[in-house]
Amino acid sequence: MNSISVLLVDDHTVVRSGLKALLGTQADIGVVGEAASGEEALEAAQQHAPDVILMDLAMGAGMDGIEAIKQLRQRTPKQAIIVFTTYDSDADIVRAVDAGAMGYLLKDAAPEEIFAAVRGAVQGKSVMSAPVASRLFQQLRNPDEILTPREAELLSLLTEGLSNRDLGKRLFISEATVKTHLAHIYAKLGVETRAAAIATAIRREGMR
Amino acid sequence: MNSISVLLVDDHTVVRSGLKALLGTQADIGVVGEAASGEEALEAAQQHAPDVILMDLAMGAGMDGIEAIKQLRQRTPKQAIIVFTTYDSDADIVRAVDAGAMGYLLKDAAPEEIFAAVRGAVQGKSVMSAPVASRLFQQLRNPDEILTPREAELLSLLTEGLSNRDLGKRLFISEATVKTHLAHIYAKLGVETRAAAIATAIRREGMR
DNA sequence: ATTGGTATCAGCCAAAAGGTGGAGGGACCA
DNA sequence: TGGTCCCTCCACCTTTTGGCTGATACCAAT
Repeated sequence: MNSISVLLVDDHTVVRSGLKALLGTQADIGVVGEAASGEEALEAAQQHAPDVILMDLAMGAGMDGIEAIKQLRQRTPKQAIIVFTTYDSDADIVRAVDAGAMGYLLKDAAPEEIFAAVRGAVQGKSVMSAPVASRLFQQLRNPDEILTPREAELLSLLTEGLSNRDLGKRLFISEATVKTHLAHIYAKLGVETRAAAIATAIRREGMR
Repeated sequence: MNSISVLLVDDHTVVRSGLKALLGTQADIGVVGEAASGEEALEAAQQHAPDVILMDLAMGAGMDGIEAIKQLRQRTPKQAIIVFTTYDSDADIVRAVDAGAMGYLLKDAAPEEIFAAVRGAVQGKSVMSAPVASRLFQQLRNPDEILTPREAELLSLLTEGLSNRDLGKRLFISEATVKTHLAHIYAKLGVETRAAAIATAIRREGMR
C-alpha cells in the first residue's frame, strides 16, 4: 500500500487530465481526486486525505492559490503541497513558499521532474524547477529587494493599471495605506514612479 | 476511415497528454503527432499530414506560435489550425487570425467545446471561445486602435517609466505635445491612465 | 481646393500621485 | 521585555497627470 495519493488542483481541464495521464504511468503514484478551484480543493483535501496536493496558483475565479495553500496548511498540515504553475513570478514564489508550499514546479517541467517532486514531497523534501530555485536564491541573497506579501500583492494589482483609490478598495485598505506600500515598493525596486514600477514588475518576470 | 487526425503543438508535456487523453475519448478523433516547438510543428505537419493542428501560441524558446502558423499556412494550407492558449491578449487574437488560424480556444474551454472546434475546423468552420469572440468583435469594431508611428514611439518609451517631461526631452518635443500624444494613445488603447497603458503595452506583446 | 490625418504647441483646471514625517497595534523572536 | 517587522492610518504639501478646448502647419489623396 505504498502508493502515493495525489490531489490535482487546476482550473484547466486539460492540465488535470494531462497530469492524471502522466502520473498514471507511475505504479507508485495514484490520483485520488481533482479540484478546479480553491474552494473545491479544501473539500477534496478533507475527503480524500491525499499525501500530496499538486496545485496551480492561478485559479480563474474565487479563492486564489496562495490563499488555498494557507488554508490547507491550517486544516491538514500533513499534506504536502506542490505548486505547479506556468509563470515564475518572483512574488508568487516567495508567497507560495511562505504560505507553506513544499515544492514549486513550472508547467513545462519534464515528467521525471514531476515524479521526483511528488515522491520527494512525501519524504519532506522540497523540490523546485531550476529556474524557480535560482530565482528564489537570488531573492534570499539580497533581502532588501524582497517585497513583503502585502507589497507583492499590491504590485501585482498595480500592473493591472489600477489607481490608488481602486487599489484601496480592492484590498480593503485606505488610500493612505496604499501610498505607504507604494513608497516602500518603489524604494525596494529602485524606481521613483508607478510607471517605472509597473515596467520593472512586468519585465522582471512572471507577472503577466 | 473518417477519423479526424490531429497534431498537438504545445511546449508543456502535461497539456499535450491532457489533450491526448481528452481527444482519445472521441472515436472520430485521433492524435497522430505531437510537437513541443514551432520548428517541430513544421516537421510533424509534413510527416503526419494531420487534418487539424491544435497549437499553443506561447512557446518557450525558438519560433513563436504566430510565426509557426504563418509558415504552416504557406506549406500545407489544407490543414486547419486551431489556437489553443491560456491568455486572451487582444493582439494575439488578431495576429493569430491574421496569420491564418481557424479557431481560437482558451485552455479552460470545456471538453465539448474543444471537440466541437476540432470537428468544425475540418469542415471549414471557425470556432472560438466566447470571451475570445467578443474581444475580436470589439477590435473589428474599432479599427482606430492602430497607433501612428510617433505614438508607438512614445508608447515604447512610456514603458520605460519616463515622465512627461522626460518623454519630451527624449523626443525633442514639448510636454504639451507629449500630453496630446498620450491622450490619443489612451483613447486608442481604451485606457484612462498611463499605468494601464504601460500594462497593456507590455503585455500586448512585443514590447518587452 | 477641400478634406483628413499627423505632428506640433498652449493654457486652464481638477484629479491623482508622490514626498515627508509621524503614529499605533500586532506578531515574532531573542 | 525589548527590538524588529509588518500593516495600518493621518495630515500637509508639491509635482505630475489627465481632460478640455483650441490652434498652426505639413502632406497626401480626392
